[in-house]
Amino acid sequence: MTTYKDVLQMVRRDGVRLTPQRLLLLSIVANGNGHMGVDELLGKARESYPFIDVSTVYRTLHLFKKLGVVTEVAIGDRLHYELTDANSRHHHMVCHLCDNAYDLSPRYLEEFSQALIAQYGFSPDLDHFTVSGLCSSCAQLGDQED
Amino acid sequence: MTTYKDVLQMVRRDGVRLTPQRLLLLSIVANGNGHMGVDELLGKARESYPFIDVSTVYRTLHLFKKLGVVTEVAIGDRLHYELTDANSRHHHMVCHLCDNAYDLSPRYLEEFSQALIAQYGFSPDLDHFTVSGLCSSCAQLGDQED
DNA sequence: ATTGCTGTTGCAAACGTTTGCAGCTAGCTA
DNA sequence: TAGCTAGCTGCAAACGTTTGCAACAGCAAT
Repeated sequence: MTTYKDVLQMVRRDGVRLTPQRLLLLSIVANGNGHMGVDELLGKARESYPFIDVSTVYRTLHLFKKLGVVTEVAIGDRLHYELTDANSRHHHMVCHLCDNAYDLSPRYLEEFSQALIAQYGFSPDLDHFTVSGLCSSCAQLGDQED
Repeated sequence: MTTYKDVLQMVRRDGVRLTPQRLLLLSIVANGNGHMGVDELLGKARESYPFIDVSTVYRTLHLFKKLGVVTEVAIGDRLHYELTDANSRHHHMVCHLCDNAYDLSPRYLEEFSQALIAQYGFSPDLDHFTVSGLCSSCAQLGDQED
């Protein structure tokens, strides 16, 4: 079980300040289950503090991402955010038809990652790795239509 | 050698029309070397036809992408476009520091792709596959600074 | 060549996201 | 506790991208 208090120490670094807005957003991300979009985050934040601005939400999410507190997931053409959980690390597969996001075990990326480093000297940023494609449900629906 | 005339037959399908704007953009993508951003495309298009609108450029690129004529590459947080070349298929590695894009042979993705299909029934869309990370040049610069 | 249908264009407005700035405040220091 | 300073906020304006719409034009049929 991870509460947002566990990551406060991650935030307060290099003069980064713990403002009420940041604590609020952190608690929303931590207590919501799964990734959330910016509008969703903003809506929930305004339930507690109606004066918060969209720009604060964006800036806070970018900060949290840089600090490793949240992980960014591209869903369709919007970015979603979820609490980074070191105990259940995973990547994402997003279906470009239904926009559902499925967890992907890091296992399948290890070999790929090693090959890139060895062949190209390129270190892939797998913490924010998302692969888009067609999920099995949508593939089945497509088969029926043809 | 691929000229834009080779793909005209790909375009004229399902009532899709060959307008001067589309031919112009196609020639620019085909004659430019490597991927180009929207503003670059728009600028070059306006050299020949100053009245073309940004929205036409976006709509045309989306159409070309759907038809498979161009391939979309995410560079930084902007999308770039290049002519799809069946003879030298490749994916992209984009460095998040210098924003350079490097070609990646499809070879390294085959195994990964097979694993996703077998384990999750998820068919990755590798035609538009881009992995971000840190390139060797930027990694070396980083080492020197520490 | 003319007509008609339908896809496409340019414009303008809307959307989601980013940025500059002046005022505010977290958190250090005494 | 009070004061200072660097970092943060809300606002408003800007940016890049998308969308609705009326006028236009490709192209197939006549």
